[in-house]
Amino acid sequence: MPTDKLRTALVDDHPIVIEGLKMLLQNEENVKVVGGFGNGDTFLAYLKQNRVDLVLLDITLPGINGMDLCKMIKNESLTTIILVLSNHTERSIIMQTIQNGASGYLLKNSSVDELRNCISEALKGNICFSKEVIDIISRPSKNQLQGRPQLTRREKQILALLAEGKTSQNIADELFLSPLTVDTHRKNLIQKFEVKNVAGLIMAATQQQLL
Amino acid sequence: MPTDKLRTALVDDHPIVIEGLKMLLQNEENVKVVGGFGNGDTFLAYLKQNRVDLVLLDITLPGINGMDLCKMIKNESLTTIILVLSNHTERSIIMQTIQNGASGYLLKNSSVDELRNCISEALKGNICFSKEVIDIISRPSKNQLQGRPQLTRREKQILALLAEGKTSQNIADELFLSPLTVDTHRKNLIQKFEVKNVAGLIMAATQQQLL
DNA sequence: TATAAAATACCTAAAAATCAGTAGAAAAAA
DNA sequence: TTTTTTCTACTGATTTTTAGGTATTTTATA
Repeated sequence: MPTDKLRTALVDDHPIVIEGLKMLLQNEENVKVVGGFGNGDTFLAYLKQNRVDLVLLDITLPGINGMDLCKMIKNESLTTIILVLSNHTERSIIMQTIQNGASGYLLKNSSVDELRNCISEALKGNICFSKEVIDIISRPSKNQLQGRPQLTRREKQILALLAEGKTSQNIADELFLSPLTVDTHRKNLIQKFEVKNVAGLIMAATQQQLL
Repeated sequence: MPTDKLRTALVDDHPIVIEGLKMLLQNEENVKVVGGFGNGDTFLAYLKQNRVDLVLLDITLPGINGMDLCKMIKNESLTTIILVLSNHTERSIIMQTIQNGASGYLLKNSSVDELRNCISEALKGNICFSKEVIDIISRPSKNQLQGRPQLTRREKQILALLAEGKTSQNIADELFLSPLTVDTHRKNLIQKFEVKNVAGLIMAATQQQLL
């Protein structure tokens, strides 16, 4: 644990949010706000020249978005801890920020306590979410709710091969089937997923995590 | 917080693991192991008849796999807290267990301390990972590492429409372009992603989270 | 063992996609 | 203001997919 205060940066395109966070963090004894930035580029430029221990990040930003920014920050400075503070409630966004290196995700209406708690958890190397975010993550997604088609073994197999970009002929050769049979399975898949072609099929299947 | 001990179930197809966990948890004052199960079906049957507060789950199971089992458990008993204890180190698997309702994911070589800590975090409603798992989550995935193609604005736009299952003609109509132009973009996309057709394209693009 | 579900295979014809190029205009970057 | 990139559009030939179906054989399941 560093004896110094945490050199903390705020990245948000709303000056009011920046000011508000500054006020809130003022009282934290182990935090020192070293800057507020309205977009990713100016922050990255700062990061190249200065040490930053902690950054509170918004997702919606002019130019580079917060998700991509996470990756770039980690690329520049692996030790900088990222907490995302956003209003986005889509699970995919939350997941991706974490995959891109963030140590936590809070909604902007989180309490100061939650923020404080997440900072301390993140410092310990943990990943931390605010309560509402945990609800979002745990709640089944729309894609999963909408009845997913029941696939047979063969269909799953052929679906996987289609996803690899193989033609009916390729697949037929591989599975020792007639290409016409493969066509039939392909047709049934397209029907089951209620899509128009293989492109839509692959898309629907990945969304339902069948690939 | 319940004054009773946590009614805890273990689901793993290795009897040795079950026994080991029983031994470890024996000393925990707030935990009472109510059963060990070798597969998902027998556990679900038990869950229908008995209250279970906590379940430690393996991913690799005969029959229903652990990821799907998470959903079924939550479906049956929303209050049952699920911790996954597995050897799988693929990020997609970790992510999906969480999306399916698990409150934490630990590798089997985790320390008892970590397990104890995760249990208490999970009880508080938090999501908790063991150290190695956090590393896996934060580490950029293979898919993301391998040079992702640089797409132009038009290409991204057409890629998205292709993913919806639209034909070149559809897209051309929508964007007021010649279908031949759309064909060119499509061709360039296929080249950039080094795939053979649109199916492979959609697959590659989703893997690199471009869709 | 009936019965249902899955897997196999075929037909015809139209629609769409892919390959392998070229090339001018517009926009963005140096 | 060059230079480069992106966007646009085309030719022509070939391959593949898609949309209607039908129909027999296996394999599970009741």
